[in-house]
Amino acid sequence: MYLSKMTEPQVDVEKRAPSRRERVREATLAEIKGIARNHLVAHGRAGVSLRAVAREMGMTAPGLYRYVSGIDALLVLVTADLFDELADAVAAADASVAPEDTDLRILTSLRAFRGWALRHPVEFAAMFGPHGHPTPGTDLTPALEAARRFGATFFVLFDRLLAEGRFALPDSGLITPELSRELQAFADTCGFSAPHIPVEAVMVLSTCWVRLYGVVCMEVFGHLDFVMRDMEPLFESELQNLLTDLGVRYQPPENTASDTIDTSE
Amino acid sequence: MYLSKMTEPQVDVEKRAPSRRERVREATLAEIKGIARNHLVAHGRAGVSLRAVAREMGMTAPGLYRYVSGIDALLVLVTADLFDELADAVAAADASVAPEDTDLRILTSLRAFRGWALRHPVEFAAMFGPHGHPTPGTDLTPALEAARRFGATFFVLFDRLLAEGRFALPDSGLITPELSRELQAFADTCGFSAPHIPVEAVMVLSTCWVRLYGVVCMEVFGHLDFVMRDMEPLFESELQNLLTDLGVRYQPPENTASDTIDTSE
DNA sequence: GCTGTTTGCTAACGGTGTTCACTAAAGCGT
DNA sequence: ACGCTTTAGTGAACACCGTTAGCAAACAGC
Repeated sequence: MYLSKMTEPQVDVEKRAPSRRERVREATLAEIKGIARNHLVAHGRAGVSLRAVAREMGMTAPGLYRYVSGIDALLVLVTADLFDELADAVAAADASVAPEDTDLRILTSLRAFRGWALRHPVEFAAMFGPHGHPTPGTDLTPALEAARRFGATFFVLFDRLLAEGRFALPDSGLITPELSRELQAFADTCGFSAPHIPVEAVMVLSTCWVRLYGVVCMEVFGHLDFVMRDMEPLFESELQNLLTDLGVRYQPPENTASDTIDTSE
Repeated sequence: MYLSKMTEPQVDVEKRAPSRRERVREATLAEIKGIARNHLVAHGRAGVSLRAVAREMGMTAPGLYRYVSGIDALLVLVTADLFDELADAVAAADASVAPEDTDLRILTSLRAFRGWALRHPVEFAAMFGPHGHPTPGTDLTPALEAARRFGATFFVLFDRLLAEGRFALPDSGLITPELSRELQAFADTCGFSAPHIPVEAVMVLSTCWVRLYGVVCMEVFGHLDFVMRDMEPLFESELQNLLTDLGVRYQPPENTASDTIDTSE
C-alpha cells in the first residue's frame, strides 16, 4: 500500500459525551442541510433560500443564523455532504464486485461516478460546476475536505493499478520541470504522495481524471442535449479509451438501460 | 470543402430601412446587454439584476421589460453575444497565422479558446457551465444558435484536417449502431454532415471536443486551484496528446507567460 | 433557585423580479 | 397639420430575498 493514511476520522479531539444539547443541535443542523438539499434539487441552486428552509421547518430565517453563518455557508455545507454521499455511492459500487478483480472495480467505480452524476445533475453542478463569485468571506474548507475524501476513493484504486504495474509510465521527457513541480504539489496536497509514486504516475492520474471529468460534465450539464440525446455510447467509448491507456480490461455494460449499482436512496 | 453552407447571415427576411425606431431600439438593447455583461463579470451571474442595469442607464426596471422578457431571457441574450465574441476571438487567432499551415492554425485556435476562457472565466461559466433550472418558459434559442455558430469555427478546421487525411479513422467496429445514430444526429444538427464525412470522423471530433472541454473547464472552474496553481503544463500536455491523435504537429508555446493572440478588447 | 448561555422570535432595512395602470412621446396615415 | 395608433417609460404595488439588532423564553450548571 503506497498511500499515506487518509481514512482515519478519529484523529480529532476526543468527542466524549455529545451532551444532549450538542446532539439536538447536530440534528437540527442536519435537518437544515437536508431541507436545503431538497430545495436545491427541486428549484436549482438559486432556489435555495434561508427563509424557505426556515418556513418548511417551522422556524424563521434569522433563527437559522444560530446554525449557519449565511446562505453561502449553508450551500458549502450541503456541497460537503454531497461529496461524502457521492464517495459513498462510488465506494458501495466498488464493494459490490470481487475485491481482487481490479479491472472490474475500476470500471464499476467510474460508471458509478457517471451514474450518480446523471441521477443527481443539480447536485453535481453544485459540486463540480463553476464556483460563481463566492462572497469573499465564505469558508470553503468543509467542501474542500469532503472533496479530498472523495478523491481518495479513486486514489486507492489507482494506487492498486500502479502497484500491479498495469500501464507504462509516459516518457519522462514529456514532463517539463515545471509540470513536474505542479504534479508533485498535487500529489502532496492530496496525500497521494509516497516514496514509490513517480510524478509520471500522477501525470497519468491527472490526465485520466480530467478526461473523465470532461465527458461527465459535458453530459450532465447538457451541452450536447440539442445535438445528441443519449451520451452513454460516447461515454463508454471514452471510458474504453481511458482504460486501455491504463492497461485495464474493458467490458461493455450489462444492463442496456440505467446501470451502476447504488444502494443509497 | 465538405461543409454545408453555414456562414450566410442574409438568408433572413429582407432587412431594408432599419427605420430609425428600430435602430434606436437596437441600440438601447445593445446597451442593456453591455451593462448586464459588465455586471456579470464584476459581480458574477447572481449579481446581474434588472434594477441595477436600469439604474445604471437612467431607467427604471419595468422599462426594461419593453426590451427583454425577464432576467433569464436577458442572461440568455448576453450568453449569445459571448458565444459570438468567443468565436470572433478564435477566428482572429486563426487568421493570424498562415492559412495553409493547418497544423499551426489548429494549435493556435485551441490555445485561443483556452486563453479566452481564462481571461473571461465568469463569461465562460455562463456559456459552458451548468444551465441551472432555466425557468421553463425561457427561450434558449439565441444562445443555442450562437453556440452553433461558434462550433462552426472549429468544424471548418476539422474539416480541413479530414480532407488532408491527417489521422486514421478509428476502427468502425468500435462504433455501435446506436452510437452511429447519435453521431449522425450530431452531425446533422450542426450542419457538419456531408456525403464524404464518415461517422468515424464525427466520433473523433466529438472525443476531441470533450477532451478539450474537460481540461479547460477543470482549469477555468478552478477545481484544482487548491492543488495545482498553474495548469498550463497540463493543458499543453493534453493538447499534445490530442493533436498527436489527430496527426497534427505539436509545438510548444512561444511566450512563456500569457499567450494566444486576441485582438478584441 | 439563581445565573449565564443558547435558542429563536419580531421588527426592520435594503435589495430583488414582476405586474399593472398610466402618461407622454414618437410615428404614421390622411 | 391634424388625429389616431403604437411605443417607451414611470410609479406604485406585491411578494419574495439576505441580513442585522434587540429581546424573550428555554435550558445548563452550580
